[in-house]
Amino acid sequence: MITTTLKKLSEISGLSISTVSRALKNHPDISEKTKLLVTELASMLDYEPNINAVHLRTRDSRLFGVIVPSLSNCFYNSVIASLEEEARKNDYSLIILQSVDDPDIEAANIKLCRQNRVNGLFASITPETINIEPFLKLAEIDIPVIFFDRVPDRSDCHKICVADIDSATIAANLIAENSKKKVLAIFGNSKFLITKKRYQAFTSILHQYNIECITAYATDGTHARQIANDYLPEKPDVVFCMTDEILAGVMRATQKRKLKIPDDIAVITISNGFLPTLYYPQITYIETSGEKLGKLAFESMMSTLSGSTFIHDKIIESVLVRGGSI
Amino acid sequence: MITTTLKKLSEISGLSISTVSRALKNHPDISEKTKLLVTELASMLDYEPNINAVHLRTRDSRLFGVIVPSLSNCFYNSVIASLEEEARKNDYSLIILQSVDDPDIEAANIKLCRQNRVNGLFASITPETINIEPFLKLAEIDIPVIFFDRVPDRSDCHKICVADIDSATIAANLIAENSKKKVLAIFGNSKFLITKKRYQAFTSILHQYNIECITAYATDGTHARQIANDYLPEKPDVVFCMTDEILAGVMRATQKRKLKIPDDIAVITISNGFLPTLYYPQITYIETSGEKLGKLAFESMMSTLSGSTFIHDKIIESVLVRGGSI
DNA sequence: ATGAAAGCGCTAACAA
DNA sequence: TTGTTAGCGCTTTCAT
Repeated sequence: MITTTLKKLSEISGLSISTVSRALKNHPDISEKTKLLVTELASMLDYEPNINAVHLRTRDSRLFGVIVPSLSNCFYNSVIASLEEEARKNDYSLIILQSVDDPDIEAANIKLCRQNRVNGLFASITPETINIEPFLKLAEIDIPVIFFDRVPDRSDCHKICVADIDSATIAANLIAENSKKKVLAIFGNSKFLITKKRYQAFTSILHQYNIECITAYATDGTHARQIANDYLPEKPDVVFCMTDEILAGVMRATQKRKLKIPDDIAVITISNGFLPTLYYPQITYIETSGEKLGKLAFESMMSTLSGSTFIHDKIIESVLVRGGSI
Repeated sequence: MITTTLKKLSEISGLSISTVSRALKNHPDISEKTKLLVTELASMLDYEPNINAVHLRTRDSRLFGVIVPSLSNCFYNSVIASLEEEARKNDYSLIILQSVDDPDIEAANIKLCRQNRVNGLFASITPETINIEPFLKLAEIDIPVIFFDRVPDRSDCHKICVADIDSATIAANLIAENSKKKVLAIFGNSKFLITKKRYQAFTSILHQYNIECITAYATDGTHARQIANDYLPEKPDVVFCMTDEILAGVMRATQKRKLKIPDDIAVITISNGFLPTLYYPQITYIETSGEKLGKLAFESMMSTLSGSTFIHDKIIESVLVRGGSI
C-alpha cells in the first residue's frame, strides 16, 4: 500500500517534515504561502495522518472502550448510540465490544482495551463476573471505568444505573391507585441486584395496600409467556413486567387469550419505550432511558478525566409514561 | 501514567529489549529459563503491548471499520453483532460508527477509518449519499469496502444485500395462493433501490393474478400507521409491510380497529424476525437475517483480503417463516 | 519562517 | 542464545 505520509509530502514539496507537519496544523510560525502549498498537496494526495503514529507520539488515544453483554439488545444499543454521539462530538472514538455474557471473553475485551490504551472504559458486566479485579486494575493505571446498568455490588467504583427501587415503587403505587386487587408480577434474572431491589420494593408496597400478588422470575421472553399462561387463569387484574422481554412474552399470552387491555387485564412495564408503543392501546411504562444513561455516563467520564476524584453513583430518574393499558 | 513497556521490562530484567520482545512472543531462539523469567515479570507488572506501536511498526491495524446509518436499529445491530463475533474469532477489532443518515458525518467517518488505517470497511450508505468517491478512494489504496444492505447502484463494488425481488415475490405469491382479493401494500423509502425493486416485483405479480392493490410509501412507523388508518376502511383483506417499522405502525392500526388477524385481515411482512414474534398470532414474514448478512459480508472481506479480485455481489436468500397471520 | 534531531514502543534484520 | 540497530509516522524542542 502506497500511503501518503509526511515524509512523502516533504520530499515532493522540498520542505522539511516538520514544516509540513506544522503547515497542516495551521501553526502560526508558518507562512501563508507555505500553508497553502502544503494543504493543497496534501489534499491532492489524500493525506490522512496515521493515527497510530500520532497516538504513539502524543501518548493519547482519544479512545474509549465500551463493553456490553450483548449488541443485540435494544437497551444497550440505545446506550451505545448515545455514547457514540457524545464521543463524536468530543473527538473521541469508541471501541465497542460484546462479552456475550462470558467472563472469559469479557477478560479478553478488557485486555484489548488496555492494549489500545483507551482513555476510559464504559462497562456493563456479565452475570457471571465474580472477579472485577481486571477492571479495578485499569483504574489503577488512570484509566477510569464507568460501570453502567449491570454494575458490581461495591461502593468504590463509578456506577450509572437506571432506577431500581424507584421504578418499582412507581409501578406499585400506580397499581394501588387504580384499585387493583390481584397482581401478577414477573421479574427478571434473580441474580441481579436490580431484580432483588425491585422485587423487594414492589412487593412491600403491595403488601402495605393489602393487594394480593403472585410473583415469578422469568429467564427470558418465552419463559415469561409460560408463566403468564400458567397464572392468567387465576384472573389477576393487572400484570407487572420488569423488562421488555417479559412484556413481549406476556403480551403474546394475553393476545392469545383474547384478553382486552385494560378492561380484562391491565398491564404495566418497565421499558426503554420501544416495545410499549407497538401495541394498541400503548402500554403504560416506567421509562428507563438508555439515551439518558449514555449521556450521563459520558459526563461522568469527562468529569473524572478532567481530574475529579468524586465517585459517581448516579441513578437515571424514572419517568412514568402513561399509555392506555391501566 | 506509568505504563509498563518493553524498555521497562528490559531494564528490570537486565535483558535487552529484543530478547524481552522475543521471549514474550515465545520465539524459539530464546531459552526456556529466560522466557519464564520474562513472562513472569511481564504478568507481575501487567504488561500489555502498546497496540499503536505494534501497528505502526507492522503496518497492520487488524481493524475493520463499520459504518451504519444508525445504531438504534435492530437490523443493523444484528449485522454488527455478527460482524463483531466473526472479527473477534479472527483477531480483528471493529471501529463502529454511525452516520445518522448525514452524508457529512459519513464522510468524517470514512476519514476516521482512513486515519486508523483499517484493513477494510463494511458500510451501509445514507439515502443522501450522492458521491461515493470517498469510498472508492479507500479501495484504491487497498482498503476493500464491502457495502451491505444500503448499497450504491453500481456494479464495480462489493455488495451484500438481503433479497429484494425474491422476498417481494414470495410475499406476492403467498397472497395469491391464499386467494386474497384486495391488498394494501406499504413500502419504505422510495429513494432506495431495494424499495423500487420490491415495488416492481410485488405489483407486477399481483397484476398477473389480477389482484387489486393499493400501494403507498411510508417514511416511518407513524406514517405507516396513518396510511393504514386511511386505507383500512377500504377493507383490504391483506396488508403487506415492507419493513419492521411499517409492520409496527400497521399493527397498531389494526389493533385499534380490533381487527382479528388473520380472519378480518391478513398480514405479511419482511423482517429480521424480532417484531413478528411479538404478536399473537405470530406474523408470517419473509426473513432478512442480519446475522447471515454479517457472516457473509465478513467472508467476502476475508476472501478479498486474501487476494481475490472477484467482485462480490451477494444476496441473502429469503426464507418464508410461517406465522398465523395469513 | 524553516530545519534537524530525538523519541514515542515496538519488530526484525543482522551481528556477535 | 542474546544484543545492536534501524525505522514505522508523527510531534516538538531546540537550533538556525
